Amino acid sequence: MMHDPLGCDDCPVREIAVCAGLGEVERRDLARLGRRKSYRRGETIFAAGDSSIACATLVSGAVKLSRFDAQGTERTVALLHPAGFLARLFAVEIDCTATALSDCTLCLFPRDVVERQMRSHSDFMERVLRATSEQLASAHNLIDLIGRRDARARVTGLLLIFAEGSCDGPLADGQLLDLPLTRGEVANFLGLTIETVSRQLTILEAEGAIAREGPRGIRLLRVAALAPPTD
Amino acid sequence: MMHDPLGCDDCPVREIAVCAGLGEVERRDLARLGRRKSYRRGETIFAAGDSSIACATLVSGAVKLSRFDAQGTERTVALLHPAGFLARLFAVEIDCTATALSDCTLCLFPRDVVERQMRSHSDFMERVLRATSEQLASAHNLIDLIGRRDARARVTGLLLIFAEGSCDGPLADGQLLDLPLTRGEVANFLGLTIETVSRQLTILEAEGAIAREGPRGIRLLRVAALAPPTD
DNA sequence: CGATGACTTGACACCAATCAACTGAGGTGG
DNA sequence: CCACCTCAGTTGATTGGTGTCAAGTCATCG
Repeated sequence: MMHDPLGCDDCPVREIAVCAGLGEVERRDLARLGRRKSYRRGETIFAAGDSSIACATLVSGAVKLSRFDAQGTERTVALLHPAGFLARLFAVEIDCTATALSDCTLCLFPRDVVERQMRSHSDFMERVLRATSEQLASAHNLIDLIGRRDARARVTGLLLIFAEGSCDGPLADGQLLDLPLTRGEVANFLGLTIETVSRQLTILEAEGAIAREGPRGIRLLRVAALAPPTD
Repeated sequence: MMHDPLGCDDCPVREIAVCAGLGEVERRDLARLGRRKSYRRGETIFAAGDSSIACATLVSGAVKLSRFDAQGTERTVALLHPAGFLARLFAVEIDCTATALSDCTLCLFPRDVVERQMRSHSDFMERVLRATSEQLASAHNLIDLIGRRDARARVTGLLLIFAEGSCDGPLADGQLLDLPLTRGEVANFLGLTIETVSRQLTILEAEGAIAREGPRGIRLLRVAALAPPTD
Protein backbone atom coordinates (compact mmCIF):
# COMPACT_ATOMS: atom_id res chain seq x y z
CA MET A 1 0.00 0.00 0.00
CA MET A 2 2.89 2.30 0.72
CA HIS A 3 4.06 1.70 -2.78
CA ASP A 4 0.76 2.47 -4.44
CA PRO A 5 -1.09 5.01 -2.33
CA LEU A 6 -3.39 6.18 -5.12
CA GLY A 7 -4.16 2.73 -6.43
CA CYS A 8 -2.35 3.51 -9.67
CA ASP A 9 -1.70 -0.16 -10.32
CA ASP A 10 -5.31 -0.79 -11.18
CA CYS A 11 -6.12 2.72 -12.38
CA PRO A 12 -8.29 2.50 -15.48
CA VAL A 13 -6.69 5.54 -17.06
CA ARG A 14 -3.09 5.07 -16.07
CA GLU A 15 -2.04 4.68 -19.66
CA ILE A 16 -3.71 7.78 -20.98
CA ALA A 17 -3.94 10.27 -18.13
CA VAL A 18 -1.43 12.98 -17.38
CA CYS A 19 0.49 10.53 -15.22
CA ALA A 20 1.13 8.19 -18.13
CA GLY A 21 4.59 8.31 -19.59
CA LEU A 22 6.15 9.09 -16.27
CA GLY A 23 8.64 6.55 -15.09
CA GLU A 24 7.76 4.19 -12.29
CA VAL A 25 9.75 6.23 -9.80
CA GLU A 26 8.30 9.55 -10.85
CA ARG A 27 4.80 8.19 -10.74
CA ARG A 28 5.28 6.94 -7.22
CA ASP A 29 6.68 10.30 -6.24
CA LEU A 30 3.62 11.93 -7.71
CA ALA A 31 1.24 9.40 -6.22
CA ARG A 32 2.48 10.21 -2.76
CA LEU A 33 1.41 13.80 -3.23
CA GLY A 34 -2.15 13.21 -4.25
CA ARG A 35 -5.18 11.46 -2.96
CA ARG A 36 -8.01 9.67 -4.61
CA LYS A 37 -11.52 10.78 -3.81
CA SER A 38 -14.99 9.83 -4.92
CA TYR A 39 -17.92 12.14 -5.43
CA ARG A 40 -21.59 11.54 -5.91
CA ARG A 41 -23.58 13.07 -8.72
CA GLY A 42 -24.15 16.76 -8.12
CA GLU A 43 -21.38 17.19 -5.59
CA THR A 44 -19.04 20.15 -5.95
CA ILE A 45 -15.44 19.05 -6.41
CA PHE A 46 -14.09 22.53 -6.03
CA ALA A 47 -15.70 25.91 -6.21
CA ALA A 48 -14.51 29.08 -7.88
CA GLY A 49 -12.03 30.78 -5.61
CA ASP A 50 -10.93 27.59 -3.90
CA SER A 51 -7.20 27.43 -4.42
CA SER A 52 -6.30 24.40 -2.35
CA ILE A 53 -6.49 22.03 -5.29
CA ALA A 54 -4.12 22.76 -8.10
CA CYS A 55 -4.96 19.98 -10.45
CA ALA A 56 -6.88 16.77 -10.70
CA THR A 57 -7.22 13.79 -12.97
CA LEU A 58 -10.62 12.29 -13.61
CA VAL A 59 -10.40 8.54 -13.14
CA SER A 60 -14.01 7.60 -13.79
CA GLY A 61 -17.31 9.35 -14.30
CA ALA A 62 -17.96 12.77 -15.79
CA VAL A 63 -17.41 16.30 -14.55
CA LYS A 64 -18.51 19.71 -15.73
CA LEU A 65 -16.68 22.99 -15.33
CA SER A 66 -18.91 26.01 -15.03
CA ARG A 67 -18.87 29.65 -14.12
CA PHE A 68 -21.41 31.87 -12.52
CA ASP A 69 -21.93 35.44 -13.65
CA ALA A 70 -22.93 38.42 -11.54
CA GLN A 71 -26.58 37.36 -11.55
CA GLY A 72 -25.67 33.86 -10.44
CA THR A 73 -26.48 32.36 -13.83
CA GLU A 74 -24.54 29.22 -14.52
CA ARG A 75 -22.57 28.80 -17.70
CA THR A 76 -20.92 25.46 -18.37
CA VAL A 77 -17.64 25.92 -20.20
CA ALA A 78 -16.22 22.41 -20.36
CA LEU A 79 -16.96 18.76 -19.86
CA LEU A 80 -14.45 16.22 -18.63
CA HIS A 81 -14.25 12.54 -19.42
CA PRO A 82 -12.16 9.83 -17.81
CA ALA A 83 -8.44 10.64 -18.05
CA GLY A 84 -9.42 14.27 -18.36
CA PHE A 85 -7.28 16.73 -16.57
CA LEU A 86 -8.22 19.75 -14.54
CA ALA A 87 -5.48 22.27 -14.16
CA ARG A 88 -5.40 25.79 -12.92
CA LEU A 89 -1.71 25.87 -12.22
CA PHE A 90 -0.28 29.33 -11.93
CA ALA A 91 -3.49 30.79 -13.23
CA VAL A 92 -4.26 34.26 -12.03
CA GLU A 93 -7.44 33.04 -10.43
CA ILE A 94 -9.57 29.96 -10.39
CA ASP A 95 -12.84 31.08 -11.83
CA CYS A 96 -14.50 27.77 -12.48
CA THR A 97 -16.53 25.46 -10.33
CA ALA A 98 -16.18 21.73 -10.94
CA THR A 99 -19.24 19.58 -10.35
CA ALA A 100 -19.71 15.84 -10.63
CA LEU A 101 -22.14 14.97 -13.42
CA SER A 102 -22.19 11.34 -12.39
CA ASP A 103 -20.71 9.49 -9.48
CA CYS A 104 -17.03 9.80 -10.16
CA THR A 105 -13.51 9.34 -8.86
CA LEU A 106 -10.62 11.75 -9.13
CA CYS A 107 -7.01 11.97 -8.16
CA LEU A 108 -6.53 15.32 -6.47
CA PHE A 109 -3.24 17.11 -6.07
CA PRO A 110 -2.97 19.98 -3.61
CA ARG A 111 -1.56 23.20 -4.89
CA ASP A 112 1.53 23.84 -2.80
CA VAL A 113 3.00 20.40 -3.19
CA VAL A 114 2.30 20.19 -6.91
CA GLU A 115 3.89 23.50 -7.72
CA ARG A 116 7.06 22.36 -5.97
CA GLN A 117 6.95 19.06 -7.80
CA MET A 118 6.50 20.74 -11.15
CA ARG A 119 9.48 23.01 -10.65
CA SER A 120 11.76 20.15 -9.82
CA HIS A 121 10.41 17.63 -12.37
CA SER A 122 10.19 19.26 -15.75
CA ASP A 123 8.73 16.07 -17.22
CA PHE A 124 5.71 16.48 -15.05
CA MET A 125 5.33 20.15 -15.85
CA GLU A 126 5.57 19.33 -19.51
CA ARG A 127 2.69 16.90 -19.20
CA VAL A 128 0.64 19.47 -17.36
CA LEU A 129 1.36 21.97 -20.09
CA ARG A 130 0.37 19.47 -22.74
CA ALA A 131 -2.85 18.70 -20.90
CA THR A 132 -3.65 22.39 -20.61
CA SER A 133 -3.05 22.79 -24.34
CA GLU A 134 -5.52 20.01 -24.98
CA GLN A 135 -8.04 21.73 -22.75
CA LEU A 136 -7.54 24.82 -24.84
CA ALA A 137 -8.12 22.86 -28.03
CA SER A 138 -11.36 21.44 -26.72
CA ALA A 139 -12.46 24.90 -25.64
CA HIS A 140 -11.92 25.93 -29.25
CA ASN A 141 -13.97 22.97 -30.37
CA LEU A 142 -16.77 24.16 -28.15
CA ILE A 143 -16.51 27.69 -29.49
CA ASP A 144 -16.83 26.24 -32.96
CA LEU A 145 -19.83 24.17 -31.92
CA ILE A 146 -21.89 26.84 -30.23
CA GLY A 147 -20.76 29.82 -32.24
CA ARG A 148 -22.17 28.98 -35.59
CA ARG A 149 -24.09 25.71 -35.52
CA ASP A 150 -27.82 25.33 -35.32
CA ALA A 151 -29.60 23.43 -32.58
CA ARG A 152 -29.44 20.10 -34.35
CA ALA A 153 -25.70 20.27 -34.95
CA ARG A 154 -25.09 21.30 -31.36
CA VAL A 155 -26.99 18.35 -30.00
CA THR A 156 -25.34 15.87 -32.35
CA GLY A 157 -22.01 17.49 -31.56
CA LEU A 158 -22.55 16.87 -27.87
CA LEU A 159 -23.51 13.26 -28.50
CA LEU A 160 -20.33 12.75 -30.47
CA ILE A 161 -18.21 14.48 -27.83
CA PHE A 162 -19.61 12.17 -25.22
CA ALA A 163 -19.43 9.08 -27.36
CA GLU A 164 -15.78 9.75 -28.13
CA GLY A 165 -14.95 10.70 -24.57
CA SER A 166 -16.58 7.78 -22.87
CA CYS A 167 -15.27 4.98 -25.04
CA ASP A 168 -11.91 4.31 -26.52
CA GLY A 169 -11.65 3.39 -30.13
CA PRO A 170 -13.78 4.48 -33.06
CA LEU A 171 -17.52 4.87 -32.92
CA ALA A 172 -19.78 2.15 -34.22
CA ASP A 173 -23.46 2.13 -35.09
CA GLY A 174 -25.56 0.62 -32.36
CA GLN A 175 -23.36 1.82 -29.55
CA LEU A 176 -25.16 2.65 -26.32
CA LEU A 177 -24.23 5.96 -24.80
CA ASP A 178 -24.82 6.95 -21.21
CA LEU A 179 -25.46 10.67 -21.17
CA PRO A 180 -25.11 11.66 -17.53
CA LEU A 181 -26.34 15.20 -18.11
CA THR A 182 -29.85 16.34 -17.41
CA ARG A 183 -31.61 18.17 -20.22
CA GLY A 184 -30.94 21.37 -18.37
CA GLU A 185 -27.23 20.68 -18.22
CA VAL A 186 -27.13 19.83 -21.90
CA ALA A 187 -29.01 23.03 -22.72
CA ASN A 188 -26.70 25.11 -20.56
CA PHE A 189 -23.62 23.63 -22.16
CA LEU A 190 -24.89 24.10 -25.70
CA GLY A 191 -26.39 27.54 -25.22
CA LEU A 192 -29.90 26.27 -25.93
CA THR A 193 -33.06 25.79 -23.91
CA ILE A 194 -34.29 22.57 -22.37
CA GLU A 195 -37.21 22.48 -24.79
CA THR A 196 -35.05 22.86 -27.87
CA VAL A 197 -32.74 20.05 -26.74
CA SER A 198 -35.71 17.82 -26.11
CA ARG A 199 -37.19 18.59 -29.50
CA GLN A 200 -33.93 17.91 -31.31
CA LEU A 201 -33.62 14.55 -29.62
CA THR A 202 -37.18 13.76 -30.66
CA ILE A 203 -36.36 14.66 -34.25
CA LEU A 204 -33.17 12.59 -34.25
CA GLU A 205 -35.11 9.65 -32.87
CA ALA A 206 -37.86 10.07 -35.47
CA GLU A 207 -35.20 10.03 -38.17
CA GLY A 208 -33.79 6.81 -36.80
CA ALA A 209 -30.41 8.33 -36.00
CA ILE A 210 -30.70 7.58 -32.29
CA ALA A 211 -32.95 5.68 -29.91
CA ARG A 212 -33.60 6.87 -26.39
CA GLU A 213 -33.34 4.10 -23.83
CA GLY A 214 -34.39 5.33 -20.46
CA PRO A 215 -33.84 8.90 -19.31
CA ARG A 216 -30.05 8.77 -19.70
CA GLY A 217 -29.38 6.14 -22.32
CA ILE A 218 -28.99 7.00 -25.98
CA ARG A 219 -28.25 4.37 -28.58
CA LEU A 220 -26.43 5.69 -31.63
CA LEU A 221 -28.12 3.95 -34.54
CA ARG A 222 -26.52 5.84 -37.39
CA VAL A 223 -23.33 7.66 -36.47
CA ALA A 224 -23.03 9.04 -40.00
CA ALA A 225 -26.30 10.91 -39.53
CA LEU A 226 -24.85 12.65 -36.49
CA ALA A 227 -21.49 13.66 -37.90
CA PRO A 228 -21.13 16.92 -39.80
CA PRO A 229 -20.79 16.71 -43.59
CA THR A 230 -17.23 15.91 -44.68
CA ASP A 231 -17.23 17.20 -48.27
CA MET B 1 23.24 44.63 -30.57
CA MET B 2 24.66 41.29 -29.53
CA HIS B 3 23.21 41.94 -26.11
CA ASP B 4 19.74 42.78 -27.27
CA PRO B 5 19.01 40.85 -30.46
CA LEU B 6 15.22 41.13 -30.17
CA GLY B 7 15.18 44.75 -29.17
CA CYS B 8 13.87 43.88 -25.73
CA ASP B 9 15.27 47.05 -24.24
CA ASP B 10 12.67 49.18 -25.95
CA CYS B 11 9.98 46.51 -26.17
CA PRO B 12 6.60 48.06 -25.37
CA VAL B 13 5.36 44.93 -23.62
CA ARG B 14 8.50 43.82 -21.85
CA GLU B 15 6.91 44.33 -18.45
CA ILE B 16 3.75 42.36 -19.13
CA ALA B 17 4.55 39.72 -21.73
CA VAL B 18 5.60 36.18 -21.03
CA CYS B 19 9.21 37.30 -20.91
CA ALA B 20 8.58 39.67 -18.01
CA GLY B 21 9.72 38.45 -14.66
CA LEU B 22 12.65 36.61 -16.11
CA GLY B 23 15.99 37.77 -14.89
CA GLU B 24 18.24 39.80 -17.16
CA VAL B 25 20.36 36.77 -17.95
CA GLU B 26 17.44 34.49 -18.69
CA ARG B 27 15.83 37.04 -20.91
CA ARG B 28 18.98 37.43 -22.93
CA ASP B 29 19.19 33.67 -23.24
CA LEU B 30 15.67 33.61 -24.48
CA ALA B 31 16.13 36.58 -26.77
CA ARG B 32 18.94 34.79 -28.57
CA LEU B 33 16.53 32.03 -29.53
CA GLY B 34 13.85 34.12 -31.09
CA ARG B 35 13.48 36.70 -33.76
CA ARG B 36 11.27 39.66 -34.20
CA LYS B 37 9.17 39.91 -37.30
CA SER B 38 6.58 42.31 -38.66
CA TYR B 39 3.49 41.43 -40.64
CA ARG B 40 1.08 43.49 -42.65
CA ARG B 41 -2.67 43.33 -42.20
CA GLY B 42 -4.06 40.11 -43.60
CA GLU B 43 -0.79 38.21 -43.65
CA THR B 44 -0.70 34.69 -42.29
CA ILE B 45 1.68 34.35 -39.36
CA PHE B 46 1.42 30.62 -39.28
CA ALA B 47 -1.02 28.18 -40.78
CA ALA B 48 -2.61 25.13 -39.27
CA GLY B 49 -0.17 22.26 -39.51
CA ASP B 50 2.91 24.44 -39.50
CA SER B 51 4.97 23.23 -36.59
CA SER B 52 8.10 25.29 -37.01
CA ILE B 53 6.96 27.99 -34.63
CA ALA B 54 6.30 26.86 -31.11
CA CYS B 55 5.28 30.09 -29.54
CA ALA B 56 5.15 33.78 -30.14
CA THR B 57 4.58 36.97 -28.24
CA LEU B 58 2.58 39.75 -29.82
CA VAL B 59 4.50 43.00 -29.42
CA SER B 60 2.15 45.36 -31.21
CA GLY B 61 -0.97 45.14 -33.33
CA ALA B 62 -3.70 42.55 -33.24
CA VAL B 63 -3.92 38.92 -34.33
CA LYS B 64 -6.73 36.46 -34.77
CA LEU B 65 -6.60 32.71 -34.36
CA SER B 66 -8.99 30.78 -36.53
CA ARG B 67 -9.78 27.33 -37.75
CA PHE B 68 -11.19 26.05 -40.97
CA ASP B 69 -13.67 23.21 -41.06
CA ALA B 70 -14.08 20.56 -43.73
CA GLN B 71 -15.99 22.95 -46.00
CA GLY B 72 -13.30 25.59 -45.63
CA THR B 73 -15.49 27.82 -43.48
CA GLU B 74 -13.46 30.01 -41.19
CA ARG B 75 -14.18 30.12 -37.48
CA THR B 76 -12.28 32.63 -35.36
CA VAL B 77 -11.59 31.21 -31.92
CA ALA B 78 -9.43 33.84 -30.28
CA LEU B 79 -8.14 37.37 -30.57
CA LEU B 80 -4.75 38.50 -29.39
CA HIS B 81 -3.71 41.88 -28.09
CA PRO B 82 -0.26 43.27 -27.42
CA ALA B 83 1.63 41.13 -24.88
CA GLY B 84 -0.62 38.27 -25.90
CA PHE B 85 0.97 34.90 -26.15
CA LEU B 86 0.55 32.21 -28.74
CA ALA B 87 1.58 28.80 -27.57
CA ARG B 88 1.07 25.39 -28.96
CA LEU B 89 3.82 23.76 -27.01
CA PHE B 90 3.56 20.01 -26.81
CA ALA B 91 0.10 20.16 -28.28
CA VAL B 92 -0.91 17.11 -30.24
CA GLU B 93 -1.40 19.21 -33.32
CA ILE B 94 -1.52 22.82 -34.26
CA ASP B 95 -4.98 23.30 -35.61
CA CYS B 96 -5.19 27.07 -35.71
CA THR B 97 -4.13 29.60 -38.27
CA ALA B 98 -2.85 32.94 -37.00
CA THR B 99 -3.55 35.99 -39.13
CA ALA B 100 -2.56 39.60 -38.65
CA LEU B 101 -5.63 41.79 -38.11
CA SER B 102 -3.56 44.93 -38.31
CA ASP B 103 0.05 45.56 -39.13
CA CYS B 104 1.80 43.96 -36.22
CA THR B 105 5.07 42.80 -34.73
CA LEU B 106 5.78 39.53 -32.98
CA CYS B 107 8.64 37.77 -31.30
CA LEU B 108 8.75 34.28 -32.73
CA PHE B 109 10.42 31.32 -31.12
CA PRO B 110 11.13 28.21 -33.16
CA ARG B 111 9.90 24.94 -31.82
CA ASP B 112 13.00 22.84 -31.35
CA VAL B 113 15.00 25.44 -29.54
CA VAL B 114 12.16 26.51 -27.27
CA GLU B 115 11.32 23.02 -26.13
CA ARG B 116 14.94 22.55 -25.10
CA GLN B 117 14.92 25.87 -23.33
CA MET B 118 11.74 25.05 -21.46
CA ARG B 119 13.07 21.76 -20.18
CA SER B 120 16.18 23.34 -18.80
CA HIS B 121 14.61 26.53 -17.46
CA SER B 122 11.56 25.69 -15.42
CA ASP B 123 10.92 29.40 -14.83
CA PHE B 124 10.30 29.84 -18.50
CA MET B 125 8.10 26.78 -18.76
CA GLU B 126 6.13 28.03 -15.81
CA ARG B 127 5.45 31.30 -17.57
CA VAL B 128 4.40 29.47 -20.70
CA LEU B 129 2.04 27.37 -18.65
CA ARG B 130 0.61 30.43 -17.00
CA ALA B 131 0.11 32.10 -20.35
CA THR B 132 -1.64 29.02 -21.68
CA SER B 133 -3.92 29.02 -18.65
CA GLU B 134 -4.81 32.60 -19.40
CA GLN B 135 -5.59 31.67 -22.96
CA LEU B 136 -7.88 29.01 -21.61
CA ALA B 137 -9.61 31.51 -19.37
CA SER B 138 -10.21 33.86 -22.27
CA ALA B 139 -11.55 30.97 -24.34
CA HIS B 140 -14.02 30.40 -21.51
CA ASN B 141 -14.92 34.07 -21.60
CA LEU B 142 -15.66 33.74 -25.27
CA ILE B 143 -17.78 30.64 -24.69
CA ASP B 144 -19.72 32.64 -22.16
CA LEU B 145 -20.13 35.53 -24.56
CA ILE B 146 -21.34 33.66 -27.62
CA GLY B 147 -23.14 30.84 -25.88
CA ARG B 148 -25.98 32.67 -24.30
CA ARG B 149 -25.87 36.37 -25.08
CA ASP B 150 -27.96 38.19 -27.64
CA ALA B 151 -26.50 40.15 -30.52
CA ARG B 152 -26.25 43.40 -28.59
CA ALA B 153 -24.36 41.85 -25.68
CA ARG B 154 -21.98 40.09 -28.05
CA VAL B 155 -21.10 43.30 -29.84
CA THR B 156 -20.67 45.28 -26.63
CA GLY B 157 -18.66 42.38 -25.24
CA LEU B 158 -16.30 42.55 -28.18
CA LEU B 159 -15.91 46.29 -27.80
CA LEU B 160 -14.99 45.82 -24.16
CA ILE B 161 -12.59 42.99 -24.94
CA PHE B 162 -10.81 45.21 -27.40
CA ALA B 163 -10.91 48.28 -25.23
CA GLU B 164 -9.39 46.37 -22.34
CA GLY B 165 -6.86 44.61 -24.54
CA SER B 166 -5.60 47.63 -26.38
CA CYS B 167 -5.13 50.00 -23.47
CA ASP B 168 -3.73 49.53 -20.06
CA GLY B 169 -5.62 50.85 -17.09
CA PRO B 170 -9.33 51.14 -16.56
CA LEU B 171 -11.76 52.24 -19.22
CA ALA B 172 -12.96 55.82 -19.34
CA ASP B 173 -15.87 57.43 -21.16
CA GLY B 174 -14.78 59.16 -24.31
CA GLN B 175 -11.98 56.76 -25.09
CA LEU B 176 -11.30 56.19 -28.77
CA LEU B 177 -10.99 52.58 -29.80
CA ASP B 178 -9.37 51.34 -32.97
CA LEU B 179 -11.22 48.22 -34.03
CA PRO B 180 -8.96 46.61 -36.61
CA LEU B 181 -11.54 43.97 -37.57
CA THR B 182 -13.74 44.20 -40.61
CA ARG B 183 -17.45 43.68 -40.04
CA GLY B 184 -17.07 40.22 -41.44
CA GLU B 185 -14.33 39.39 -38.96
CA VAL B 186 -16.38 40.71 -36.08
CA ALA B 187 -19.37 38.69 -37.22
CA ASN B 188 -17.29 35.54 -37.59
CA PHE B 189 -15.82 35.94 -34.15
CA LEU B 190 -19.17 36.58 -32.49
CA GLY B 191 -21.16 33.99 -34.38
CA LEU B 192 -23.37 36.61 -36.01
CA THR B 193 -23.83 37.98 -39.51
CA ILE B 194 -22.32 41.14 -40.94
CA GLU B 195 -25.73 42.76 -41.10
CA THR B 196 -26.55 42.07 -37.49
CA VAL B 197 -23.23 43.51 -36.33
CA SER B 198 -23.80 46.61 -38.41
CA ARG B 199 -27.31 47.03 -37.03
CA GLN B 200 -26.20 46.67 -33.44
CA LEU B 201 -23.54 49.32 -33.93
CA THR B 202 -26.16 51.60 -35.41
CA ILE B 203 -28.40 51.03 -32.39
CA LEU B 204 -25.57 51.64 -29.95
CA GLU B 205 -24.70 54.84 -31.76
CA ALA B 206 -28.33 55.99 -31.76
CA GLU B 207 -28.44 55.39 -28.03
CA GLY B 208 -25.38 57.54 -27.56
CA ALA B 209 -23.30 54.69 -26.15
CA ILE B 210 -20.72 54.90 -28.92
CA ALA B 211 -19.82 57.11 -31.84
CA ARG B 212 -18.35 55.72 -35.02
CA GLU B 213 -15.38 57.71 -36.27
CA GLY B 214 -14.25 56.50 -39.63
CA PRO B 215 -14.54 52.88 -40.69
CA ARG B 216 -12.37 51.54 -37.84
CA GLY B 217 -12.66 54.06 -35.05
CA ILE B 218 -15.22 53.73 -32.27
CA ARG B 219 -15.46 56.22 -29.45
CA LEU B 220 -16.84 54.81 -26.25
CA LEU B 221 -19.15 57.51 -24.98
CA ARG B 222 -20.80 55.66 -22.14
CA VAL B 223 -18.89 52.60 -20.99
CA ALA B 224 -21.60 51.80 -18.44
CA ALA B 225 -24.10 51.31 -21.25
CA LEU B 226 -21.83 48.69 -22.79
CA ALA B 227 -21.04 46.69 -19.66
CA PRO B 228 -23.37 43.91 -18.55
CA PRO B 229 -25.58 44.57 -15.52
CA THR B 230 -23.74 44.07 -12.25
CA ASP B 231 -26.61 43.40 -9.84
C1' DC C 1 -53.07 9.58 -2.95
C1' DG C 2 -50.98 13.93 -3.90
C1' DA C 3 -46.49 16.26 -4.54
C1' DT C 4 -42.47 16.86 -6.88
C1' DG C 5 -39.23 17.07 -10.55
C1' DA C 6 -37.44 15.77 -15.12
C1' DC C 7 -39.00 15.55 -19.48
C1' DT C 8 -42.00 16.13 -23.62
C1' DT C 9 -45.09 18.47 -26.65
C1' DG C 10 -47.77 22.36 -28.50
C1' DA C 11 -48.85 27.35 -29.71
C1' DC C 12 -47.01 31.58 -30.36
C1' DA C 13 -43.66 35.49 -30.42
C1' DC C 14 -39.49 37.43 -31.48
C1' DC C 15 -34.73 37.91 -32.63
C1' DA C 16 -31.45 37.28 -35.96
C1' DA C 17 -30.59 35.15 -40.70
C1' DT C 18 -31.49 35.82 -45.35
C1' DC C 19 -32.19 38.22 -49.52
C1' DA C 20 -31.91 42.47 -51.68
C1' DA C 21 -31.10 47.31 -52.59
C1' DC C 22 -28.42 51.24 -51.67
C1' DT C 23 -24.35 54.29 -50.22
C1' DG C 24 -19.74 55.80 -50.25
C1' DA C 25 -14.75 55.30 -50.71
C1' DG C 26 -10.99 53.95 -53.47
C1' DG C 27 -9.09 52.50 -57.70
C1' DT C 28 -8.76 52.01 -62.78
C1' DG C 29 -9.04 53.32 -67.38
C1' DG C 30 -10.94 55.70 -71.31
C1' DC D 1 -12.05 64.56 -65.66
C1' DC D 2 -15.49 61.48 -65.44
C1' DA D 3 -17.43 56.85 -66.08
C1' DC D 4 -17.16 52.69 -64.14
C1' DC D 5 -15.99 49.01 -61.18
C1' DT D 6 -15.31 46.86 -56.78
C1' DC D 7 -15.70 46.21 -52.09
C1' DA D 8 -17.02 47.26 -47.29
C1' DG D 9 -20.66 48.79 -44.99
C1' DT D 10 -25.56 50.18 -44.10
C1' DT D 11 -30.45 49.73 -44.30
C1' DG D 12 -34.93 47.53 -45.43
C1' DA D 13 -38.35 43.58 -46.03
C1' DT D 14 -39.23 39.03 -45.13
C1' DT D 15 -38.51 34.37 -43.29
C1' DG D 16 -37.39 30.96 -40.14
C1' DG D 17 -35.38 28.94 -36.10
C1' DT D 18 -35.33 29.09 -31.39
C1' DG D 19 -37.03 31.17 -27.07
C1' DT D 20 -41.00 31.65 -24.24
C1' DC D 21 -45.11 30.30 -22.10
C1' DA D 22 -48.13 26.72 -21.02
C1' DA D 23 -50.04 22.20 -20.62
C1' DG D 24 -49.44 17.45 -20.16
C1' DT D 25 -46.87 12.84 -19.17
C1' DC D 26 -44.30 9.87 -16.38
C1' DA D 27 -41.56 8.16 -12.56
C1' DT D 28 -40.34 8.68 -7.89
C1' DC D 29 -41.33 9.54 -3.22
C1' DG D 30 -43.54 10.75 1.00
